[in-house]
Amino acid sequence: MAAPPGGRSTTIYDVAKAAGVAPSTVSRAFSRPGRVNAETAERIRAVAAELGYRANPQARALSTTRTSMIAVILADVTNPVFFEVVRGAELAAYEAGYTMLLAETQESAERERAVLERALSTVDGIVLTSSRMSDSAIRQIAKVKPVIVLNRVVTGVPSVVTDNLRGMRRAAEHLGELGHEQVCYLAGPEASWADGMRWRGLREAGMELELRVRRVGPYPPTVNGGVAAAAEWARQRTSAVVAYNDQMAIGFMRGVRAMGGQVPRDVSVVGFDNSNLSEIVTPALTTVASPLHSLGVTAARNVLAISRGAQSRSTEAVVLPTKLVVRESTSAIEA
Amino acid sequence: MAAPPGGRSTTIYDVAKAAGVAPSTVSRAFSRPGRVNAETAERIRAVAAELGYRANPQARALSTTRTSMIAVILADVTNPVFFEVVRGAELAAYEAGYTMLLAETQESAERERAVLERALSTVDGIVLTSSRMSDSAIRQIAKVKPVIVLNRVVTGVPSVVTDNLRGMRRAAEHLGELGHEQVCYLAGPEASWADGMRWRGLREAGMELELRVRRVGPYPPTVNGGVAAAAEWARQRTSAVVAYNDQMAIGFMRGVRAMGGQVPRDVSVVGFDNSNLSEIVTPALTTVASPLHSLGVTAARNVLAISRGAQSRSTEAVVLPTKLVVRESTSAIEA
DNA sequence: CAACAAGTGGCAACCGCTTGCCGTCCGGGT
DNA sequence: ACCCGGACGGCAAGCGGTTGCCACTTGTTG
Repeated sequence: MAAPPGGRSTTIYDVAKAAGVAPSTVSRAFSRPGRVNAETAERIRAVAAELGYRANPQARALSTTRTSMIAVILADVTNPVFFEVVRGAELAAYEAGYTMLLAETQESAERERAVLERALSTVDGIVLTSSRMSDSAIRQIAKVKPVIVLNRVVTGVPSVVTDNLRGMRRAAEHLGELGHEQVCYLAGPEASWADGMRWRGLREAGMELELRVRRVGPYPPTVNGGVAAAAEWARQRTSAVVAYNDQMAIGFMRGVRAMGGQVPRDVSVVGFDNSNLSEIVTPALTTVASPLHSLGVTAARNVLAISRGAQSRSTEAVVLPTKLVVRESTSAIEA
Repeated sequence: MAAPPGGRSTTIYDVAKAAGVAPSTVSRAFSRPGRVNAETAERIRAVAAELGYRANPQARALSTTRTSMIAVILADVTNPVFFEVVRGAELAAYEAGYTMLLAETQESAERERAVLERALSTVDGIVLTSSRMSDSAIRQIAKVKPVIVLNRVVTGVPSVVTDNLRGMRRAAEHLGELGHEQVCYLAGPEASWADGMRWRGLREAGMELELRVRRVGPYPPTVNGGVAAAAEWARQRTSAVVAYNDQMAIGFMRGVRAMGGQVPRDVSVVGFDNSNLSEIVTPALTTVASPLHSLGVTAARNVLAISRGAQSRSTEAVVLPTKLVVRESTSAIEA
């Protein structure tokens, strides 16, 4: 490839000169298929390749105000729940010719602001996976840029969520079938929309299925949170436990073991999410699988759709189905 | 904040007009501290805040050719080894006022090309965490943009790597101290630079410590790879095993258990990386901890330093120390 | 007291690409 | 032969900052 004059990289001007056409024609040859004569376009493309021309995204963005990037904001990169979400979002972005910008907020509202501030004018859309911000703050942002919230419902802002209700119902049914008559819910962060839904789902299913349901917590949605929950649970045991998420379930099992108990012999435990940890742990965790990957894909696709002007976007939440994955941490109650 | 005239967002021109100064002054007020009178600057900042002015990164990038973004390219977002790396990189980027762009290559060389192609002109620097590309291809890229390679050495391109040699030596010493006299290495991907170093480290340490060392593999660096390795290992058992990474070690343990064996009673196993899985699994995995977080931080910082013109950047690899984390998967050999 | 330097602010030319508008050329309809 | 519309290419005005250079003030200095 010919050396671009100066040290700069090749621009449409260089290509234009080399191909003997106007810069505008080069531009159109790339971004307006059909607008320019096929042969001319072909020649331009050839020259461009020859010169190693690569469009400058900044320049393009400057005039079109579209950057071909979306941002995914999450609280904690190391939280296994997000891996598949991120992967899904990246995949969808990639397929649409977009690039994904990833920012972590470290659970800090201030950092979330800072990060958003920085990304806002850089991207065409934003996926908020675990925002600490208030509904109104989110609505504010959504006014400026397309936003999709994940696993949370903010009126007026499109979102995609897990079907927590059905998921919990399945968990309850499963336990019911195994003969359990009481179940304890290990609550996650109170402020979390998902926690609210999950608890509600379990309680409602419990009513119908004649399962006595109680609740301990809230605890942090971590392994340690689960350990702590185990201690509280121990004061008034139930034969089955459903945790807010897998991490807590794992912590709970650890706690039970530390107290000399055994899962599932002494207590059946069900997690939520089906993160990569759930099958690694011993005993392998029975859990309600969140559609993590689809969550990511759908969120990314929708945010792109909006940014491309899908005005018809309903502001309704898209709810994605869960699936119960039965492993070793649950068993029938001793007769 | 006042509505920006038209639907557009506020620009320096709007601010300039409102503050009664020239656009250039507004620009300098923000990017050339000291260049403009303190009071004027203050007034401008006030007006800007009032109007909700936010600099357009694209426009800035267009003239400065600096985008304040770095790209981190990795093969697999769901590989726990990368979590801390990504987090470290993001942290370093954030602190430096940069934004991180994350792209996954799905282990596909073609996608890696595509992704790089796309990111190349968008970022100020690139961190390559697990490139499939050839050394020369990487050198090629490094000529165009600052690049840091992680856990691989490419002559002429700065890199930051784990001290595999010392790490393996520590693993060997640990096993030696426990009375083991033979150890089997479960090899990871042959093409991997890290695998080569780890194997070499173990072999060399074995020589010195009078440990008989053998090797099975290569296997994919996954849980399943580890399971497969267990089968091969079983044909000629050793009292201890060191795996290329944690995932394989976990798979190996699973394989052993499936064959009716027990860890560490029947065989001690040591992993590598200290990923988040290693303490979740049962028995908790003894492993050589890679400096995952520092790897990410250092890589990001260095790539930024280069992009800021640290010409003195030695092309020597920065090697970061490991640490042996002893858990439950290793034990003294029965006398 | 003139000459000069430092401190400030404005002007205008980019950075590279997009796009509305216009002119030319050409084939076809009448 | 004349007119008209479509296809195609060029012109030039942005998009929103940055920055070299110049001009004007002031304070300083010989």
